[in-house]
Amino acid sequence: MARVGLSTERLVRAGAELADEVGFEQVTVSELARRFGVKVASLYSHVKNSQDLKTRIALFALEELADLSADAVAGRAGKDALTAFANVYRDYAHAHPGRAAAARLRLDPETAAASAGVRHAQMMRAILRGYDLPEPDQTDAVRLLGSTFHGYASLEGAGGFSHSSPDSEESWTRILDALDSLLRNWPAR
Amino acid sequence: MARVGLSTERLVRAGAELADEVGFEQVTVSELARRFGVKVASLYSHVKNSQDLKTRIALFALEELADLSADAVAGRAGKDALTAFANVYRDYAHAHPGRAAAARLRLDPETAAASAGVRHAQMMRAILRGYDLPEPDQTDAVRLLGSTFHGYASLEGAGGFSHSSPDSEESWTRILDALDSLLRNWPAR
DNA sequence: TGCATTTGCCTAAGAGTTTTAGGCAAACTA
DNA sequence: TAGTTTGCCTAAAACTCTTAGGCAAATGCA
Repeated sequence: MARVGLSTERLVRAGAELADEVGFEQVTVSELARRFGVKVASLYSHVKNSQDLKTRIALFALEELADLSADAVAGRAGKDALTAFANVYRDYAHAHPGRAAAARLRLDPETAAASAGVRHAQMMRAILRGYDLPEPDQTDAVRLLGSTFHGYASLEGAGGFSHSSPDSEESWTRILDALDSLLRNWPAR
Repeated sequence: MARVGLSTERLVRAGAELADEVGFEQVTVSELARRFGVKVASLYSHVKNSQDLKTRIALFALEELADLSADAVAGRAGKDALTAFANVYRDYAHAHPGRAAAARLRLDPETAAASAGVRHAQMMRAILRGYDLPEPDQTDAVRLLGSTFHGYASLEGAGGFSHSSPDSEESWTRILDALDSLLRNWPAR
């Protein structure tokens, strides 16, 4: 029988592409097998089960996103760094809606702790150094930024901001302005 | 054959409870039938299909949430109104994680336009009247608030903020302080 | 009250996804 | 070149979703 050359790696990559095409929810072991022209059972040598596949796609997306962010942020500081970071996030969600949804998958604590999610948090902390926040406030700010970027991408992906003015692009820019302003004038406890 | 007294209403309610117990993703026509001690096919007289069921649960949650918010906001203004509104959202996500997830379901545009989601937006606009923002900025602010609340509840539900200090409760309060401050000092275009 | 209609839940059945177990041949390895 | 590993296969069971058609309980009407 002709060997197709499956591997966990290739399955995850193809799964990510599939997610972008049909939505992360619709990613299925069967569909993936179909795309490789292979029987479903064959995938189970490379992936534990359906949940495992999805988790791997999520981890892949988080990694990819962290790499892009790190590149974008390098050599920048302050608002420049903030917008670069935020735009990577949003651009990624536009270019790869399925992977972005995957990156929002609920991971169990250990998996999450070992994921590139921690790099994201570290980068945000690095960006916040340009704003000079005292320690406990820094964590609050990281959470605010994470929530906002995450939430915006999610709502925008769900079509929440289409069909009304101002267009989403402009709101996004304005929101980044507002967040920058907020970080520069963070209220005292 | 004993009639159980199914109805779309009861199915949706039970579906919402099921979602809170096992997660919105795990809500299934089969499981719901099992809970009613009824054959699966019987549900199809009351609900078009699985997607229809989920959409109805989402609409139900949005409605419930809008009712709670309206109550909470009534008679309040400014920061008072803002925190009341935001807390309803977060408390709801804690008490009913499945319904909260349902409320984040992607709806098609017409369904969304007819949903209680528009009441949410209107309430946010009403709250913003206390902050005196010029018109285009108001929309930006609504989107910022929506994204942040949405994102925070989502990340918190995914366990993103557990196991690190300050605890999530405190960050939430501080974030509301910060957003209030931001709205009072909204940067000019 | 008796009859017709509607309605609620049923059985049957087909299609799709997930997962496990065991087999055969191709590809490495010595 | 023989032995081992590995990759993909077939088979089969369990589950979910969905449609079609049937019977009996509930309801409405004379």
